[in-house]
Amino acid sequence: MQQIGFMLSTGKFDNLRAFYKQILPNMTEDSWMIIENVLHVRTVKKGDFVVREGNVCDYVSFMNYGLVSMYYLVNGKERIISFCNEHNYISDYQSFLTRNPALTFIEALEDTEIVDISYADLQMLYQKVPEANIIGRLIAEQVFLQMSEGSTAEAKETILERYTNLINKHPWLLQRVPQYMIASSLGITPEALSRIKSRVAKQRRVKSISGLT
Amino acid sequence: MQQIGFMLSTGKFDNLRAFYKQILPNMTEDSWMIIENVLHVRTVKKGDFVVREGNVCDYVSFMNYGLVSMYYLVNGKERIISFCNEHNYISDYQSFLTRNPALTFIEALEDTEIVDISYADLQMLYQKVPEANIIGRLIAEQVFLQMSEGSTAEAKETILERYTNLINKHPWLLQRVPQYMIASSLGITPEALSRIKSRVAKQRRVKSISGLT
DNA sequence: TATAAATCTTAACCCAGATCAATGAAAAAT
DNA sequence: ATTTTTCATTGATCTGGGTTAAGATTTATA
Repeated sequence: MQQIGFMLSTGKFDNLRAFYKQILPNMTEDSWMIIENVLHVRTVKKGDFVVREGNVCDYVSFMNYGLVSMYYLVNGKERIISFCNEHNYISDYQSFLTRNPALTFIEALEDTEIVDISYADLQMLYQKVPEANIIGRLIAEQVFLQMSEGSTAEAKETILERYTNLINKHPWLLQRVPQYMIASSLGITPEALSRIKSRVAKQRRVKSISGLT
Repeated sequence: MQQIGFMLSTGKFDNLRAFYKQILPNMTEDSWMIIENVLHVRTVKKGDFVVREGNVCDYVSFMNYGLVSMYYLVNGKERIISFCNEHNYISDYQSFLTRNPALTFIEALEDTEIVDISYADLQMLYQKVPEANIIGRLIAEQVFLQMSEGSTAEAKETILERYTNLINKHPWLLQRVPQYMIASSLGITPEALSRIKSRVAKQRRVKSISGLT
């Protein structure tokens, strides 16, 4: 029976703990224990869902490993909002905060392991662990900044710029995600992305022939 | 001289205080006094700026009265992100949090009065006033939800739907903001919005002639 | 009230990306 | 190794909104 205790401390929470220690270097061991007690590990097989449209998203989840996409379904078609890989938070935070049904799907693109904290437990932590409010604030700020960067890019950059920036910033996307999903995350069809890329390739060829490179 | 003290308590902070009391019914008078000491009132004339692109946004501001628009400048043209009127928070929160230069302008569309709290003072409050972390968290959450609603609408609704929803939700916009700004906030030109509206009007006429209404 | 300035509407033309369809290439499954 | 399935590319055509430009209407100001 004690073995369960040992199993729980085999490191499933290590990533998250490191994350918190970085934010709050002087969080007490007591506080951490209270937090650890409400954490739950969940594994999600490739193709399964972390969140489904229509259900209230009851968790904020820390990605231990794996990869997920978050998307809307618009006229039966996926419109990807973002990808999320290991060591980041994932949640339909809008649904989580408002307690309204999620408008998104969060789907595992690879076998994925996450650490859940439920809405109720988080509210409890806000009451019992003073540091939790700081963590909650920082999560909200971080989630805001992520979304904010997305809209800034959408407003100020051309699709080509957004594509190259995306790839430069997250080179692993090319290895782990098919191009049609990247297109979707840019808000265009795979055909359009293909054409944009070939246009660039053509221009480069012309330039180098005319000796401009 | 004491009169200044009296002048400061003529109610410039009443709106904000009510706002906080609503969030934290049992905040102590002491905590409030510490907060009140770092608040500063600022008036902004119509046409002047609360935030300019290129400057770090150093304040989160509560709108006492007035109306502002927040926008990007893209190829010399305004792309409005949002409007904000009395009794809401306004800030380039991205710049505020990251301490990077703002990418936006926040411009007063009417004579406006705001209550500023500076970044440094807010960090101080996070240290000294426990409740401040809750307020900070709730502000971050609220700002996130606002932006989040915006992107959801952009992804899931047609422009016409977004227009009618916008007007239904904020009817005062029609009175206080020219249509070309509303168009900009929908991401289209004034010409396009005009066309869309006349298309709808025409369809309605056809329907009522053929007796469908 | 008259005049100027700002705003809204309408029309003609253009273009980036959508849609539909066909072909190839690559990966997975058998 | 061979057959499927999935994914990427390319072409043809369509379309919503952009652009430009001209009036019309409203609002502001003398």
